[in-house]
Amino acid sequence: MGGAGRGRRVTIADVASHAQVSTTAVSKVLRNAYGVSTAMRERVRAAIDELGYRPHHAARAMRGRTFTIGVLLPHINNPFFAEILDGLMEQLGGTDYQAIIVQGGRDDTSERRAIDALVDRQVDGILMVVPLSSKARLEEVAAGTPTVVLGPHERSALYDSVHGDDEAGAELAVGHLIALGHRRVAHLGQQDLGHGRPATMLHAIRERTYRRVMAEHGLADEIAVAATAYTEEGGRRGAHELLARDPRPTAIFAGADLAAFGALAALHEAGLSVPADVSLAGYDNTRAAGLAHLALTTVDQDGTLMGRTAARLLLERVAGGRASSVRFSVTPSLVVRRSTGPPQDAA
Amino acid sequence: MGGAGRGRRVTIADVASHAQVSTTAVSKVLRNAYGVSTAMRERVRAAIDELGYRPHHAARAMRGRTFTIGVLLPHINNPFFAEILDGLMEQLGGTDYQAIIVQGGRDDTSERRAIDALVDRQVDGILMVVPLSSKARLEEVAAGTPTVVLGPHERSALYDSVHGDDEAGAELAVGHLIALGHRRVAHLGQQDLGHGRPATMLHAIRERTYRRVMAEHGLADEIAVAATAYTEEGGRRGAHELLARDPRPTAIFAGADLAAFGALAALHEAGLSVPADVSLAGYDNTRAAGLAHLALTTVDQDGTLMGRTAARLLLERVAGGRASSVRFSVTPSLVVRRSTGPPQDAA
DNA sequence: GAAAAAATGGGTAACGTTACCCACACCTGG
DNA sequence: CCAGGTGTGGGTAACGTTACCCATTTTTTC
Repeated sequence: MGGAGRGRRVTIADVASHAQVSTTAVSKVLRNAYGVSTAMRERVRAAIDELGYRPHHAARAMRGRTFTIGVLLPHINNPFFAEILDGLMEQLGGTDYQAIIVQGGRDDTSERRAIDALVDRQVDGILMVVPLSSKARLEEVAAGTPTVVLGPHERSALYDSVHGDDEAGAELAVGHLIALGHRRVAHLGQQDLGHGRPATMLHAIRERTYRRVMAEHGLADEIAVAATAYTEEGGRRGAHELLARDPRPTAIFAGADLAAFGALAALHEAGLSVPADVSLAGYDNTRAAGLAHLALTTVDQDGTLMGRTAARLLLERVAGGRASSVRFSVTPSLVVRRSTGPPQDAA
Repeated sequence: MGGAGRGRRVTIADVASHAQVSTTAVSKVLRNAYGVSTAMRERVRAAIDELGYRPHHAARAMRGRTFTIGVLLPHINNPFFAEILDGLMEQLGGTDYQAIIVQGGRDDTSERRAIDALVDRQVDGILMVVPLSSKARLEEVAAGTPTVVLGPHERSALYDSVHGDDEAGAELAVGHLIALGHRRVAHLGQQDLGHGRPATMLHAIRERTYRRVMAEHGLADEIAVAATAYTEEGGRRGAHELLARDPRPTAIFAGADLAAFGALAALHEAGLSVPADVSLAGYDNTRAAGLAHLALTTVDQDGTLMGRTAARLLLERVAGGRASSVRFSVTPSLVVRRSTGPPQDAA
């Protein structure tokens, strides 16, 4: 019951003398190490409670584990990241591990700083969510710290990957729009920001798949892409750009729900109604997309599952030092709501 | 340029021998301490770069500063928190401090665990965003670690407070609705979760002010409150509850934009249009509220400013050990958009 | 020109914990 | 009864850094 605040902190030595044992004994009890009798264990436990001892994190870190999982998020504004985190927290719930989050930011310089911060703090494992850094950089980190990467479609021998099947997801969305009769289907994408590996980034895959599916349906000439950002403002700007075309698209596939919400605003500003004038599909099936007044058709991928899986893989890596790396892919599904419909003039 | 990965890590001793100086000298250079000539400083700097030395965080923490600011967020799903964090990051940008975020969760047990995690990691300062814990608990933490609390309206001698003037904000919103001619104005609030100090929590103040303003306009009999949560789902559930009343309210004041979005869904589900059938006002002026298709009337409070200020106060506390505590209040303003209008039947 | 002050550099003992070893005492089996 | 195990406990040297002190040299002041 020791109060916080000033005063010298309670150390293992205090506990030891209070329990009439050695510091080694206390350390052993704390670590559940071999070589302690039940009697001693109880005596030490009692002393710990009585003195309100708490292990000194930094001192522990100097010798071994920190019981900390570091999570790198690009930015906390995206509600899909919240779902991922929910899954992670759920999985970490029963363990002694604590998650700490750092924000990577928009460029890879600031992301590097954030990752370094985690490495410097000797986290036992790192989960990188949609990182911008190059694969080489990620492997550099993974060589020193157990790492799981969520987002990019890469297989690396050094870290595990968790990602949605973005190719399948994008195909579902674009295919759905084309099946409805749309020909001028445009895409809201994300501009490349990092200097790393554009081809494996999820936004690149969604865009590439969009292009492929369009071409496969003989609509190569109708391809129109605005590459801004997966944010509300990015989607709004991009949609305005797309709507300025003549003839304007009759459907828009946004690479993320957040961008789709921005597109909704742009459509409203342009005096167009959804889906009568323009159909709109998103990606992620965020909570807001399901709300009745928006009713956004979108691609669902189980963010909680992704977070849970990432955490599980990370814990395995931390504990066992798994030999081979794992790649986990989540199959997406299409959720059709009221933001998509047949085109007005199927000219 | 030292690569990461295996191998013994580069220590201050390696740098020292490489630069032909003592470890003390290197330490002094690293800390910008007194007693180093320019020549020596440069020699050490060169050695540091050449060997790719990085300070060992844990070893530092054992002796002094960690250059870490801990941020406690209830959950990362609320976009307003993202704004606060933007302000904080901006203010921290130029400094050597790194922010790490932990999620507090919905109950004060899990919040306690999260706070303990920060304290155990010896962060130099803590920013608690809308904490659930009791004031006594906060002061216990603040006694040991410089602390700034964002949200609750409390003055404590031990920590600084930053908050919006929720009373003024709620008065603006409710007053606006009443001025439009509404009489049956309902409120979407948040249920008390912690066991601490309900009266000073911002949601309690918003609700209390709603009740007061209603009463002041002779509308005490029309008071209707649904206390759920400041989330989309909470707002949706609460709004359904309110709309089930007979006669139903003609206006709803939601304590947070997130809840207002949920209310929009509920209104849509009930076949009611906004603002023709029911007017709706929110709080926070999140980015989404400004989007054209939502056009939510809401109370604007500068979240970035709050984050910046909180960070500034915290840095002051960390550096100087300010004697007195500060309370900073941000004045809100009303942003009228298209979700509010006069009632149809001003019976 | 001597005394005092300032500037510069280094030695070393912590900080709290754990891993590795060693020292017993007690038990087993031949 | 002794050799070898096994169970139980403690001593102690790290881990990498910094704060405090002391020892020089250089500069300033009277």
